[in-house]
Amino acid sequence: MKPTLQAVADAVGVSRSTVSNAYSRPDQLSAALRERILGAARQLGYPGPNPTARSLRRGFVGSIGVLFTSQLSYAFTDPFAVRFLAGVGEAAERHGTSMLLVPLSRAEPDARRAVENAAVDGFCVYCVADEEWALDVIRARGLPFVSTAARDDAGPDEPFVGIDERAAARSVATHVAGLGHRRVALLADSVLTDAPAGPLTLSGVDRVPHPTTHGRLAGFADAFAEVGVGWAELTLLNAQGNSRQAGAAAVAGLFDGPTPPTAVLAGSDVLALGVLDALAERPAGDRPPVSVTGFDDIPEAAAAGLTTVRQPAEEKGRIAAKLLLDPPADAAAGHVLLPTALVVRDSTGPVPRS
Amino acid sequence: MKPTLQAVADAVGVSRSTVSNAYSRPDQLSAALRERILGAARQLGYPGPNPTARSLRRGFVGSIGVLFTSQLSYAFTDPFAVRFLAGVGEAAERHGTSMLLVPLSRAEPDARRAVENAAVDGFCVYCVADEEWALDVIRARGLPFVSTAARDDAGPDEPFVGIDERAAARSVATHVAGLGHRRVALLADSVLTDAPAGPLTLSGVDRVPHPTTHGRLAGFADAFAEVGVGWAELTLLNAQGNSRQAGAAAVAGLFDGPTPPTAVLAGSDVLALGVLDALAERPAGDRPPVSVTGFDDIPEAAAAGLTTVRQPAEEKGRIAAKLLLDPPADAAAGHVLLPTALVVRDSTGPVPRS
DNA sequence: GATCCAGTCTGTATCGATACAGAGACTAGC
DNA sequence: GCTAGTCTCTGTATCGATACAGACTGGATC
Repeated sequence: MKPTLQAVADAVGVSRSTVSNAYSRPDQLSAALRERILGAARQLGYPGPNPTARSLRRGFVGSIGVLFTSQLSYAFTDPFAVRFLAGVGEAAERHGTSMLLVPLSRAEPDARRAVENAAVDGFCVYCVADEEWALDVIRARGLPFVSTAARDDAGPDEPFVGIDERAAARSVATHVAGLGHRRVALLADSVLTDAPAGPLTLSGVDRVPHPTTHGRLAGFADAFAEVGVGWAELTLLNAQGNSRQAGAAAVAGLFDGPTPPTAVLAGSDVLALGVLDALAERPAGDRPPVSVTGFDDIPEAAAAGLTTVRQPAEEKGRIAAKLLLDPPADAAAGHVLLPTALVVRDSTGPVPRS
Repeated sequence: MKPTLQAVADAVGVSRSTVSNAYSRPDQLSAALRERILGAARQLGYPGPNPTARSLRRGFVGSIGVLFTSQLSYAFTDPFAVRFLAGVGEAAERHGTSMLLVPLSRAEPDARRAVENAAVDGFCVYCVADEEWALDVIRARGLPFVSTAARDDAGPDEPFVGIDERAAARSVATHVAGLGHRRVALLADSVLTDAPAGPLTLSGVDRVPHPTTHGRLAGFADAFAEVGVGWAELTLLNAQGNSRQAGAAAVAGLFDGPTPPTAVLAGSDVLALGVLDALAERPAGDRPPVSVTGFDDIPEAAAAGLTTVRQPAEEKGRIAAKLLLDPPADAAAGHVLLPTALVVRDSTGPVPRS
């Protein structure tokens, strides 16, 4: 069938090793013989060393995996994720490495197999929630990884690139609190696993399992605690998924009660845009002046005039990949905290006096 | 170091084969023994069969490659490409397959190696221009592939999913011609390899090497030929890359001559949006009423009111992946032509009377 | 009691390459 | 003329698994 390296060796009358060298270590044989070998290979239609066999023998693959919590298709729907991927891709490309996108479907056994079977040299773990098992699999495989979501049990020497979620969230919440808002709703994706969309009661923010969500909600709460608004007085809203639709669905009916919130702080821009969508759908006369904030500063946020927190998306990906591809000798250098910035736009304003 | 399958076998006191079966063919051994083996494996920290070794022996990898003409990072910059990828990802995910994004950097030797070394079972070839060598490598490797750009030498039995570029382009151009436009510029990415940005003279549309670009430009030309405007009377503009910036740069100075075009037909939405950007940047008094059209109908096109041709992006990716993952028995079914639709919005209007 | 069979498990060959030690040939140097 | 040192090339062991044919066991069948 397909010719192997052996076939080429036989055709030229040299050993397998020499043909291998012709491809992988040109300095190990004379230029003339090398030409003769490559010529014969071309003639036989030999496509070069089989990547799988080569990987097995060499011990590395030449590609890195990117792990997503949610479906693969989701990765391309969230603009922040896309920009992160672009960053990873850029660094990988510069390094001559491919990237394998590993879907983590809902069914754990399947997802587990996907991580176990991924032919990669390491993983960029984008936003793994309580899927601690995935990290266990990666560790068991002995593969390096870089995570982008702070986790409670993450050692300081575990490669990480991300932001101080709590402080960043606090900054935008402080802005909102400073505008006078006291009746406030916090909106996030998957506050609890499998919770329904809409209001949710939780004894404390520490009950939130997902570390990123926890950090952001805690930051929001910090700022309001400072102006005397306790956790129990805040309305907590759950969204089922990270999308505009989910954001809109989560605030359904929220503004129809007697004392509706005057501000909604969302854990991501897409959710916040969903809230704006929901507001825009109401008849013009019945549109409460709600302040809305997001998180990430995706391109659409600027167009929508959304107040948000900017975090460097491409750079996050770029650095994550770089940490993976050539790890710094100094372990501390493997822990990168990126800067964030509060971006104030039109979607927030002083609390109405009524 | 890392335990191998052999180590587990030794620990339990069974043969390698049996351990292998415990993972891959549970029906081949008793449930009790299987539990014992998996238990021992857990205890030893054995992460399951090595994916590379397994791939080598089994003869397939469990992932498909996606090939881009341009940089990997570009793939994430073009919304159409992102949606295509989302479609591929969705189908791959459903099939339990990962997707490998293969960068095709500028330097051909590197790019070639990337294709040769990609550990995949097949390729989705997205938009390969004159990089015929890539297809040669894929064929030499004996891997199946699906292409999305019509190529001249494509046999009818070569798996393909795409649109009738020429007819689709013609439809939008007919619309513009119907509005009375006769002084028209055609704008496309990489009309010729390495051409500078801006006006370009070409003896005929058949000189355009990139098949997609050729198809679209030819379609544009068809429509104008029908109303008596020949190829030589059309202004041809080259863009260096497929981005808003490239689109804006390509029309620099275009509207400052004595008889500027009244319409610009672009080969993609991003280029068209770039043209709109360039127009918006001019002082309000000096803004010629130019009709602009795009191609693809990306989400941003709707927001910008851009007249364009819609082609189903996700579906293109989904079908491409499906053709690759379970090829139809009937070769003719491997040639899919997707529908397109002219979408008229505000960016086109009747030619000004002045 | 011989035959057959299903259910389990083992052994050997194999997938397609690379690493590494070492064998010959050939030039240099003294 | 003999020892070193370079260049080339070869041979064998190995990477870590799976496929497949066959061996063994214990019961059902006639």
